[in-house]
Amino acid sequence: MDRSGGRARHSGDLIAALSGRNLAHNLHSDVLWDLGFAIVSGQYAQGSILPPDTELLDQFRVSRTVLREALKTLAAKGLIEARARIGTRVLPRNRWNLFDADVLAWHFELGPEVSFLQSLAEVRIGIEIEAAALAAERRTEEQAKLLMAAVDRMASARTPEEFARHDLEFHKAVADASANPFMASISALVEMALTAAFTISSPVNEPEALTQTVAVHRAIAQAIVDKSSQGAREAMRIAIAEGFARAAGRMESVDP
Amino acid sequence: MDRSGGRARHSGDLIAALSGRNLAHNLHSDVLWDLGFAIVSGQYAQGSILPPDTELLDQFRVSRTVLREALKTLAAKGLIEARARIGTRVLPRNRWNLFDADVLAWHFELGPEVSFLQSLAEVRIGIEIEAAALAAERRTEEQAKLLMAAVDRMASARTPEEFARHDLEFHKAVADASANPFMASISALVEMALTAAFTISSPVNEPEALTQTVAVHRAIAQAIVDKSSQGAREAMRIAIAEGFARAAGRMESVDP
DNA sequence: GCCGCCATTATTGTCATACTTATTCGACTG
DNA sequence: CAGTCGAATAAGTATGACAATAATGGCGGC
Repeated sequence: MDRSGGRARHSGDLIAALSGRNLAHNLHSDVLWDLGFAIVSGQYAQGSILPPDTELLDQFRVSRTVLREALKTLAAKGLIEARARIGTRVLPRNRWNLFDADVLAWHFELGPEVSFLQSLAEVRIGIEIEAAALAAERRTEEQAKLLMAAVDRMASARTPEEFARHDLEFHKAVADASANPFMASISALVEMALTAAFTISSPVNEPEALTQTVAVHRAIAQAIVDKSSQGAREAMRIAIAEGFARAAGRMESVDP
Repeated sequence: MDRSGGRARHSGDLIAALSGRNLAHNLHSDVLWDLGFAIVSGQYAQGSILPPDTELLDQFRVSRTVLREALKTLAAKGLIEARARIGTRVLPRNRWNLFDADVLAWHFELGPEVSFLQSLAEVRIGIEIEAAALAAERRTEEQAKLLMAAVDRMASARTPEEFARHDLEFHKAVADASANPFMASISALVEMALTAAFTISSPVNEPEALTQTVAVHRAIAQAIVDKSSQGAREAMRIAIAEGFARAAGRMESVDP
C-alpha cells in the first residue's frame, strides 16, 4: 500500500515532543496535521473551498471515516466550516482559535516570523501580568514555595531543555496561584512561546543572559511572595519583553 | 424513529442565536452539546471514564460515525482523550480550552456563577487593556472613525440586544485596530461575557448607567484617537470592571 | 421576454457492519 | 518470583449505501 511508510515527520513534532503531548500517532492525526498546516500556511487560502471529500480521500489514501474526523477536528478549532452542496470552506483567520495548541504549532511550523512572535509576546504580557498580579493577592504559602523552588531550578539548569522546562513550570505555577482557570488554560500559549524562544536562543549558552533572566524571574516570585501585585506586574512585563527581545534580536542578526 | 423529534433546545441557544453562530443543526452537534454540557457541568467528573462507544451509541441512538465525530470534536477542544483499552477519559479542567466559544457557552448554560464571571472579567482586563493600548499606537484614521461611530450607536441604542450588539462591535473594532491577530481571536470571549452580562442586566433600562457606560467607552475611543496608550489602558480597565460589577451586583441582589 | 418555480446534481451528512490495531490484564512458564 | 505470552476489550479504520441539503440551470407561466 502507498500509505508512505516513512512520511517525513513535521518539524513541529519537536515542539510537541518537548511538551510531552501528541504521543499517539494514528492516521487521523496525520491527515489532521497535513491539512491544518496547509491551511495555516496559506496553501488553502482563507475563504476558499477545500477539495471535496472524494478528492481528499484520493489524495490521502485513507478511509472516509478518518478524513471526516480530521475535518471535524479542524472545524472544532475554527479553521473550516462544512456545508452540504457548498463544500468545506476555510474560515477567515479571525475565526480561528489561535489559542489552540495545535493551531499555534502549525504557525510555528512554517518558521515563526518576528511579527508573530511579537503578537504572541503582546498577549502574553496582557494575560500573564494580570496572572502575576492576582497571584500576588491570592497565593498560598504552598504556592509561594513552589514558585521559589522553580526559580532555583532555573538557575541551576545545565541544558536549554532543562531550563525551558523549569521556566515553563514557573509560569504554570504563577497561573495556578492566580486561582483563575483561564490563566491556567492559557499555558499552551506560554509553552509554545517558550519552546520557540529557546529553540532560537537559550540563555543557558550566555552566562550574563542567564543571570539576568533568572534575576527577573526571581523578582516576580519575590513580588508574589511579598503580595505586591504592582511589583509582580512590572517584573512580569520585563521578563516577557526581554525574552522576546532576545529571540527577535537573534533572529534578525541571523536572518537579515 | 425515536430521534426525539422535539428535544428541548438548550438555553445556550439564546447566546448562540444572538451571536449569529450555530446555524446548522445536525445530529452531530446535538450529541456534541449534550456531551459537552454533561462534562462541563460535572456530570462526568474530571479524570473519570466516559461510557464506552457502544453504550453511548445506545443512549443517543445515533450511528457510530456521528458519535465518534462528536467525541473527536470534544477531544479537539481538550475536554477528553481517548485511549485504546482504557476508554475515553475526561481531562482535568486545566487542559480544557476555555477560550473556545462552545466550551464557554457550556459554562454559561448552567447558570454563570459570580466567580466565573469574575475570572472572565480578569482575563478580559488583561487582554483588552493591552489591545486598547496597542490600538492607540497603531490605529489608522479609518479605524478611529469606526470606533467613534460604534460609540455613537451604543448611545442611541433602544433595546438591550441592540446595545449589546454595538458594544460587541466596539470591542471588536478595538481588537482589530490593535493589529494583533490574537486579540481578534479572543472576541468569542468578549461575546460571551457581554451577552451574559446583558442578559443579567442591561444598562439600557437604567438611564444613568447607560450614560455612564457610554461615557467610559467614549473615553476609550477618544484615548485611542489621541494615541494615548496609557489613557486607553485606564479607560478600558474601568469599562470592564464596571460592567462586571453591575452584573455581579445584580446577581447577588436577586439571588442571595 | 422576463420572472419564478422545480428538477437535477453535486456535496456533505448519516447509517450499518465488518475488520484491525493497540493496550491492559492475567495466566502461564522459566 | 519475574518475565513472557496470549486473550479480551476498547478504540481505530474501512467500505458502501443512502439521506439531506442547496446551488444551478432549465422549464413553464405570466
